[in-house]
Amino acid sequence: MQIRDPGAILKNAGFRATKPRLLLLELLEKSHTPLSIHDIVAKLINDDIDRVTVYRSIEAFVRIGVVREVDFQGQLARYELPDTEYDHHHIVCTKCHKIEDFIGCDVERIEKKALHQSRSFSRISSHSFDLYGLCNSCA
Amino acid sequence: MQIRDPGAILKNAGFRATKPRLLLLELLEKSHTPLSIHDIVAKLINDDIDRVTVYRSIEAFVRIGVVREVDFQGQLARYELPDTEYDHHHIVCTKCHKIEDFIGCDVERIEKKALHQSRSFSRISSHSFDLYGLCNSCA
DNA sequence: TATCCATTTGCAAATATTTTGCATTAGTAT
DNA sequence: ATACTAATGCAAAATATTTGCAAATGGATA
Repeated sequence: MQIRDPGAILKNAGFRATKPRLLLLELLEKSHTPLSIHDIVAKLINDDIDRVTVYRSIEAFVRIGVVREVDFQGQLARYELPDTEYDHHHIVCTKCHKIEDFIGCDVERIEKKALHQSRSFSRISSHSFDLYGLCNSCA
Repeated sequence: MQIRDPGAILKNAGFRATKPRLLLLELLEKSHTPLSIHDIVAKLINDDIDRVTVYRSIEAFVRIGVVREVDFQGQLARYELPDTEYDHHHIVCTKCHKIEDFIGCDVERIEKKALHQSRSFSRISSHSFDLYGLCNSCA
């Protein structure tokens, strides 16, 4: 897995390398699962980063694609850094909310099928795919 | 497309056939796209159905699977009746939020792949799959 | 049909989440 | 070092969701 440098990400995206944004990207970089705003605020509160700053930074990051938003059923939105190599997705436990990754969702194939059926779309820019079930501990 | 009878749905699920719940299911039955709580409340306000009733009914319906929750990026949750025949999913315009359906997401195949990779899950109970892009009008 | 009981509802209020306005701070280019 | 603008923090507003509780009502039973 490639390590992404928060400073470089910000610079490339045309953002300033501020302390809040650097810390936010470092947090996402280190996390093994996508984090909710709540999670992020809880971590960054120690560094005196304001909740509003988190909202605004995430919004900006998602808008230009530096961060990916993930929406699980019945939960608040979560955020993670986009894949550099393999396009990964998530299996989520409907009871304990444990999250595990998997790769290989066969998008190209399905995009093609979908576009073939579509009257209003000619190009797909992104996708989401999530699996739900009880994890072995909860089952 | 099979027509589903709200009264029967409620009875089968062990719920009472109350006016608010019948109207809510009729609304979803007639809608061509998944509806947000906001959408639903806006419609049912004419029948003096309270916002809280909508929240509670939807919660109960989703919990037992009578209604399916759909979560698009950057939007509030939406709700629709589950498929009776083909498992359909959505293509969403990232600009105007237009929603179109497509079928054929090849779940079985991908579930198999995912479970093979998984250490913590042995069975998948549901999935979500959404495509995003600019619709022809917005592009 | 009348009665009973548990579910469901509506209203009020609490809580949680997200957005906005604005003055101040602080990157970064020159 | 200076200047310019993006970005931040704080307060407050706006939205969205949940909770408590008394009253209403569906539907089973007598």
